[in-house]
Amino acid sequence: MNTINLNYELEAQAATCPVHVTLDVIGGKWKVLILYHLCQGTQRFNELRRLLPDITQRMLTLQLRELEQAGIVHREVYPQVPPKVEYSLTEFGKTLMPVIQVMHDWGMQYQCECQHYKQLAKEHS
Amino acid sequence: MNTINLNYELEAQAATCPVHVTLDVIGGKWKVLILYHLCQGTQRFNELRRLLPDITQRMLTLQLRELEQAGIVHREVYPQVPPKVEYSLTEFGKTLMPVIQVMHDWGMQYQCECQHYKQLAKEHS
DNA sequence: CCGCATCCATGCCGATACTG
DNA sequence: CAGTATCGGCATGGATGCGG
Repeated sequence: MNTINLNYELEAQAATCPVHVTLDVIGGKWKVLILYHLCQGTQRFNELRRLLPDITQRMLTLQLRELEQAGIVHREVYPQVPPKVEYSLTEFGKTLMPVIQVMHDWGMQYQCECQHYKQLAKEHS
Repeated sequence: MNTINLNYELEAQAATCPVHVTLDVIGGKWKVLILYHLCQGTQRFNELRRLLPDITQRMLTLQLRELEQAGIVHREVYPQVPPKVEYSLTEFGKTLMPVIQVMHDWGMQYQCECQHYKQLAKEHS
């Protein structure tokens, strides 16, 4: 996927589907949550760890790297001891804020419904 | 995760984080793409397969089940030969349409930037 | 034909320990 | 403090078979 593919028109349509483009950037398991916290401003590595209690150090590193490569996140290393690394949204990354905002708003509004259905699912299992 | 947890205030905060609630519902690898196509209207199982060339039959089944349990998708079985099953958004599921819409719009607008950064990443590897 | 279930391979993700 | 290394489990994917 996502490789140049001249032969398959159908797959090309899927590759350029706008939703697919967005998912490629924020589709990881943790990326939206990381971005949500970076929307509040610059954060250090361990601040993000504290904000995301369930993420492992390894995954946080990996997901931040991917966001960095996608041009969404800026990584600022301060050459000092103890080391200090700060993460922030790039200008391009800030264009994602409406997306995060909408997801935040929906979760806020429909939290109860979600829990209701989750409860039903549990009972049926 | 997502179990009732009276002891850990920090995790409770994470569990009720609105973004987290949304991700619980649409967080699968394929759910957003499925919902995007269901936004266009009712679809039969194999129509969805055609719209999502890269998904396996198995995964489509599983993800549709999860969306059904979450109250997002309605599954209508017609008892006839050949069999026919239609999937559509429930009223609750339709509340997600703005979320999908925003992701669609962002992908549309920033497709070029994304490909640019992807290209850079490829060269550096 | 259409939808679903089962078996199995693979690669992603998590837990833990270790390094500069 | 901010990573890296290694190993193991689980989600994902492919192939195949089943029932209507």
